[in-house]
Amino acid sequence: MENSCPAEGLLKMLSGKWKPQIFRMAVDGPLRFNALVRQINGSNKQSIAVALKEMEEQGLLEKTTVRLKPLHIEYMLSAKGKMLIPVFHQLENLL
Amino acid sequence: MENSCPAEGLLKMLSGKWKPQIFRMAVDGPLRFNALVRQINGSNKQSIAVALKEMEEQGLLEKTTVRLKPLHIEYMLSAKGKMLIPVFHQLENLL
DNA sequence: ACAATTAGTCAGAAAAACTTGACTGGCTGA
DNA sequence: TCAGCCAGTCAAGTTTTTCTGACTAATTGT
Repeated sequence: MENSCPAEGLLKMLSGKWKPQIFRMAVDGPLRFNALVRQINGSNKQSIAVALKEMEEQGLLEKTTVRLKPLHIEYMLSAKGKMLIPVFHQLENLL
Repeated sequence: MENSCPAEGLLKMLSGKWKPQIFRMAVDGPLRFNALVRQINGSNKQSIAVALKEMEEQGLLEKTTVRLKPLHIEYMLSAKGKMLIPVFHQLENLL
């Protein structure tokens, strides 16, 4: 049960078919479930639900109920999630 | 077929059960097939072979035949692979 | 000559990830 | 009251990834 590669855990948090896109979109502002499913081309409810749940469990996203107008739920980057932003930018600038 | 997330491609290059560890070890020096399989606890020939081949195809690793004593093959980071080192360090320092 | 080490490949099985479609239940506007 | 949006869940099926064990074939040490 050793790891020997500290980056592995962080990498795993963003691995999967939809997580990178979800993370990228979360950088730009709060997310809503149905909107995500509609915006992420080729995705589906179930996969997005699982990705959101895992990212929340890993502490990348935070879930809030917004008691307003249509009464909805928002997912946004946590402090931990925000720490990954510079890494993301660095990856983008590598191209 | 859009992407909308430039970091996705880079992330995918290091995704998979063994690639992060292989990359990490490549930072420390050239790798050899059988040694990798022995050192990476829980791995197997086939998976390591596939990971190495893909990482080579993606241009992260370079393969060289070393015509010496036991006549063996070495995998080492390419220029492209080396560009990822700072990202890796940043991920490590995030813990 | 024989055994071990090198670096693999192959087929098939098992496990993990992803998709589909149906369904739930609260809330809101007409 | 009825339709539609919200945020999901569930079971089943498909696809992708990973693992196992057997095998190849050149090179090297004794």
